[in-house]
Amino acid sequence: MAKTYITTAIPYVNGAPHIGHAMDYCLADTFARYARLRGDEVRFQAGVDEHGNKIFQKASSLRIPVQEYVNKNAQSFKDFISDLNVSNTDFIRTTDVEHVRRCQEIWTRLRNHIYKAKYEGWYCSGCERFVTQKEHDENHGICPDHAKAYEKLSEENYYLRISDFKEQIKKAIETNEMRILPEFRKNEVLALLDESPDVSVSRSTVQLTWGVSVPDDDTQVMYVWIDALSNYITVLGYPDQDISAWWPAAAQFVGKDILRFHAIIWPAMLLGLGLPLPKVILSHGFVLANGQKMSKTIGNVVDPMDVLQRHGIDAFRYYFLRHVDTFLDSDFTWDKFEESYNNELANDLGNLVQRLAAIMAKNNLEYSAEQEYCFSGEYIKLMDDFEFARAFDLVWEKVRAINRQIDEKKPWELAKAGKNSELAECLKGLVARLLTVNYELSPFLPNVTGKISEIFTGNVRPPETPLFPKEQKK
RNA sequence: CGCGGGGUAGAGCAGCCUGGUAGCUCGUUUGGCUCAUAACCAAAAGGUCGUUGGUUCAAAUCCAACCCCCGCAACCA
Repeated sequence: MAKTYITTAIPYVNGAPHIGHAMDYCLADTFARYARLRGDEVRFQAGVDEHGNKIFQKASSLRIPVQEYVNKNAQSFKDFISDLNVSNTDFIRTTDVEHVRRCQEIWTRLRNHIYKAKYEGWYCSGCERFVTQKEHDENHGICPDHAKAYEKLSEENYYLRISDFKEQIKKAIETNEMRILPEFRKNEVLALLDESPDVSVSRSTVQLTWGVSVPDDDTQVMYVWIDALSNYITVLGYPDQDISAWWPAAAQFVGKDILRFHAIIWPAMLLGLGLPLPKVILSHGFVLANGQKMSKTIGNVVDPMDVLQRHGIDAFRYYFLRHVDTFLDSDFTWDKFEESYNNELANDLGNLVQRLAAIMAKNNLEYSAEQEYCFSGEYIKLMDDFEFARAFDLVWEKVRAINRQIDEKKPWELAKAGKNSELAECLKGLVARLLTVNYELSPFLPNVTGKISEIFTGNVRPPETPLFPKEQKK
C-alpha cells in the first residue's frame, strides 16, 4: 500500500481561525480523502505555530500566562478543524515538548550551515521590530504608527546560509523534482531564489523570549523559521524515528504569501539535514471579499464560523472547493454563497436525491449496490494535478446529466402504466449512476455523500428532512 | 523599465501553450414536464474577446507597443 504524507500550513495562533485557514484545510483534506479512496495509506498533519513576540504580548495584554493563552487558541483551531470535518491524522503544536527537543536537535544538525553575524538596521521601539531601508525611506524615517523616529540598532544573530543550497534548490524546482504549483509561481520563486540572502534564524533574548532556546547559547532564541518549518518532520518523529516511509511529503499545502519560505528556506533546511525535498508545494490564492483583501481595518472580514452556521459543513466545503479557484484569488460574497447553495446543492443535488428516493419509496423498491465504485480517468487526471475546482465541475456535470436522464426516461409514466419491472430496472440504473457520482463527490463532501449512500441502501426512503433545506419564503 | 496575476455576453469564469464558424454556469425571456426541495428539462436573446499595429489564407489564440485593475516586495492563508 502506497504511503502518502500531506501537510497544511500551521497557523500563527494570535487570533481566531479565518477563512484562509479553512481554504488550506479544505484543499488538503480533499486530497487526503481522494488518496485514501485511491488505496493509499495517508498521514495528514495539521497544527499550530505558538511562539513569538506577538503571542507573548497578546497574552500579557490579556493578563494571562502565555502557555494558557496558547492552549486556549490551539484548542480553538482543533475545534475548527473538526468542524470542517478535516481528516487529519496528526496535530502538532510548536510548544509540544517533543517538538521543542527535536527542533533543537535539528538546529544542532544544521550547525555547519549556521553562522553568527551582526545585523544592523532601522528599528522602531514602538513596534519592537526592524524595518527595511525601503520602509524607513517611505516613512521618511518616522514610524507612522508611533510617530517616533526609527533608531539605528545592531544585533548579533544566527544566520542560515541559504547560499549553500541555492543551486540544488534551483535545480530541484526547474526539473520539477520539487514541483511548485501553480506553474506560474515557479518563475516567481526562481527569481526570488536568486536574490535570497542568508536568513536570520534567531533573536536575542532581549528581544524575544517566547520561543525555543538555541542549543548551547542561552542569549539567543530561535526565530520562527527553524521552529515552525521543522514541524512537518518533527510530527513524524524526526530525528528520533526513521521517517523515510512518509517523507518526502506527497504535497504540502500553503498560502501564496508563505510560498517563498516553503520553497526556499524549508528546502535549504531539508538539504542541510540530508533529507529529500517534498514532491509538491501547492500554493493557493486568497479569498477576497468583494474583490478586496479581507482586513480588520477595512472591516470586511467574513468569519468562517458564520458561513459554517449558515448552511452547515457541506455547503461550506462546496463553496470553497468549487467556487473558489484553487490557485488564484477568488471572491467570497454572501450572495454567491446563497446562490450556489440554492441552485446547485439544493436544486441540482438535493432535489435529485429527493426525486429518485421518493419515486422508489412510492413503489416500495429496494436498492443494493452491486458494483465496485471507481474514479473516472478524467477525474483522476484532474485530482492528481490538484485541479480540485475543475474536478468538481466535472462531477457536477454528471449530477446534472442524471437529472436530464430522469426527464428523458420518464419513470413516472412507467409507474402509471404499471410496468413495474421496467420501472425497477430504470430506477436501478439511475441510482447506480447517482452512486457512482456520489463516490467521486465524497472527497469533497464527506458528510452528505455518506447520507446519500445510506438513503440508497436497502429500503429506499427519502430523508426525513431535505439534504439541503431552503429557507421558507416569506 | 522591481516581480507576478488579470482585462472574453448583465455577473463569475473556460478557451490562449498545440491559430481554423466564440463556450460554460448564474441571471433574463419563452416553452415543456409534473417523480421532486415553486424543484427538473428544452429553446432564445445577449459579446467589435482592454487598445493600436504586425505575422498569416485565417488571430481571443502568435509577435510588438500601449492603457486599465489587482496582488507581492522577511513572516496576515
